[in-house]
Amino acid sequence: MDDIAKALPRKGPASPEIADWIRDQIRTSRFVPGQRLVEVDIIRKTGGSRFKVREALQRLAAEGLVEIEENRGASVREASMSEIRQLYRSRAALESICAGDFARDASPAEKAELQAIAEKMESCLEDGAPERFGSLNAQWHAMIMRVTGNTVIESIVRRLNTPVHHLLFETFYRGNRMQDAVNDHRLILSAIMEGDVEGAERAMRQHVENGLQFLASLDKALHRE
Amino acid sequence: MDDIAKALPRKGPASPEIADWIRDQIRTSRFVPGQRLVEVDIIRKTGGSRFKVREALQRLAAEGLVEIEENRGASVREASMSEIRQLYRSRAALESICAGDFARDASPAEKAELQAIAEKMESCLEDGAPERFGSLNAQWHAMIMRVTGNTVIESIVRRLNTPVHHLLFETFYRGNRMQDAVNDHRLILSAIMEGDVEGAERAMRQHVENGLQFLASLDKALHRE
DNA sequence: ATCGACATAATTGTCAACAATATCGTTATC
DNA sequence: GATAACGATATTGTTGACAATTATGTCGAT
Repeated sequence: MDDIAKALPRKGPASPEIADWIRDQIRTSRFVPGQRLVEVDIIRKTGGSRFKVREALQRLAAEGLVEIEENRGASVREASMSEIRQLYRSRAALESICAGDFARDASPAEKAELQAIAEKMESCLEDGAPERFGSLNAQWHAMIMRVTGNTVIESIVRRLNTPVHHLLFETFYRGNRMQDAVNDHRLILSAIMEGDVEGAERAMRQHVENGLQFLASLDKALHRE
Repeated sequence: MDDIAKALPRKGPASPEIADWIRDQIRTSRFVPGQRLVEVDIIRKTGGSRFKVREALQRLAAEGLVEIEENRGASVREASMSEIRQLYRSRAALESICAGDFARDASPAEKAELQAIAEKMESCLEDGAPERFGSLNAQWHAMIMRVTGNTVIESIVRRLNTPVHHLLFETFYRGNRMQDAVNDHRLILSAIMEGDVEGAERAMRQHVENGLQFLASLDKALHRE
């Protein structure tokens, strides 16, 4: 008679969760580029064991989000502008493929859902909710890739984004980036609705390149301030 | 007087070297997809400690080359045909960008060097040396990306290739894949020599897509045999 | 006050032992 | 003979301690 109900062992977080936690700290700029990630600190704050923390750091290093130096430990890696430029070129190429696929292969219902997300984003413009906007934006881009079965490309793009995630987050707080993005999305959507494959590709490519432009100008502003 | 010359501590291999070793085993089909990677075996064959082996496996898991299941350990991951197709589409997009860059920005000396590698590959045709051909092929593709500073793209492409590396290796032993590749390379090179950016992009895209076609037919042949 | 040598503390690297889990073979039961 | 319960073995998960290395603070000489 096992009414004990397994007496849940209450283990600490597993290494993927710790990795997620660190990623999130970086994304929200609580860990900034160059900062050293001391193992004991992370243990204290997550409750994970040292072994798991090291596993998590190892994974993040493989992702390129942190850097591990011999006997000096892990630190948040700083992405250079040249690197960011390459990341965006890659994103432009990969996401435009998926946008074309979506225009060709997505069902009317799926296209409608994509539009629904876009409309939610537009409603963020008025009450200015950058973090909600950012989350919806991620959803929007992910849907285009996932619906057409491009899960591998989706995971590549997610990885490409991580090193600039905290900057992306930042851009939505600045200038009229949100408005610009909404306009771009409208263009992409209309091409998708018409089933215009090449148009969708072109519009998506332009959208990503616009994002790079904004990031570049933001970078300049931050460094000269 | 320390003529002891440091009495070299003779440590075992570090985790990156162990990871390289495992990658190589997979590439040469000594470890095949689905096979379980038992930690003790790897320890025995590499001389590394268990800790380092686990570190290496963790890295390879982050790369997507192996899969780690809770309490069941690591095994070589099998790439589905759908996944391979996406990998090749991505490669086609990314490498064609670099080919265009190369046609535009590479110096005459660099272009000549690229041609020199291509000629070495052609000499492999006669004495049929697939493994040498494969190594030169990797060099050739890497040079196009590296010379124009697209190091990030280069690393992405390298990662994309790892899960199909053992198949690539295989293709050079089969049919007239080597001859086909040489022909493709000729087309790419002539566009590059003329500084024809779009032509180089197109030719590279075609080359990668040809590679996918060959792989797909190989896959069919292997599964039906 | 500045600099360097030294001692001390903080941090990471490594290992070996132990615990938890899964795998496989054996036996008992129907 | 098939199946289920059981036990033995193999394999992975986790922990803690200790070694090696790097960072920090202290003191004395100039």
